[in-house]
Amino acid sequence: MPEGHTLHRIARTHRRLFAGSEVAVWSPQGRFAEGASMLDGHTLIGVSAYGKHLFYRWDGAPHLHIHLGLVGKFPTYDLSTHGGSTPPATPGTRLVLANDRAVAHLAGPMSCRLIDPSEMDQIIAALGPDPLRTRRRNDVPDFIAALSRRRIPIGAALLDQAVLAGIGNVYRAELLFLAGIHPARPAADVGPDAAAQLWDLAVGELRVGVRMGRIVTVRPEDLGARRRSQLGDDERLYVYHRQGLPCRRCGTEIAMGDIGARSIWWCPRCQAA
DNA sequence: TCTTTATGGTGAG
DNA sequence: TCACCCTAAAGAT
Repeated sequence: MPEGHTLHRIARTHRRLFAGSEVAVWSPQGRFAEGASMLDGHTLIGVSAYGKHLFYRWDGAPHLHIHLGLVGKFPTYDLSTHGGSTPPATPGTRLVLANDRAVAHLAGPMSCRLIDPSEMDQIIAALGPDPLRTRRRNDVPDFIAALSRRRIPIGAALLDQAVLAGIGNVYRAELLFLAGIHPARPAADVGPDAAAQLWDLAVGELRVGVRMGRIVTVRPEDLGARRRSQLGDDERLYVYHRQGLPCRRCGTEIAMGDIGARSIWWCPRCQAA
């Protein structure tokens, strides 16, 4: 599940349900027992997401840094909409957050550790602009400049969190389709106008992802629908995992290849080389 | 009851 | 470039 939209959605949910309250924290699996005991019972001050990173700030305790990696999950149960009961934590649950309003189960994170503020600053400083954060004046120029400096394929550059924070393998393929750019094209050749367009697409698509809780890039009119919410689970994406299937716009068979050590998909006609 | 797969990232060679 | 880490669900047997 985790590209930038997932993390920003978790941050938003946890701010609403946990911030400002004393939170019970423990580690059913035991691998974060020591850290959990340092947070248990403290008041959560705030939660923020930068790219794919989550930071929890507490009153009188170190920051909690979480990165879900590829397989991490953080299902959260609002007691008011779950009849007051929640599913039990699985044996692999690394961390539980709980108060009288909600329970959250963290499983499979790549990172779950306590850090000090300077470490948080370092992590954020290493990231490129995040399309989901409040726009800073230099975000677009920074992104354009970062692309212009790289000779690697644009498909690889978009996965680099120092170029654009929060993009993963689904969004990179879908954004390049929407922009009509072949993924193997050198990043530096894309040019400032197309780069600015990629940024705008990233902002728009990631916001939709946060709102809907899943990645939906297909324009409903391409499938004769009125709203994105009407699209089925197999109708959400243009190219990701669609090798050999007809392009939703032109009917050409979607191609697949390897770029930046990950699989990527594209339409050979809509994204001509 | 296996094996495979996944929207990510690190560290060794 | 490759092995490896993390977990759970889906698919194969």
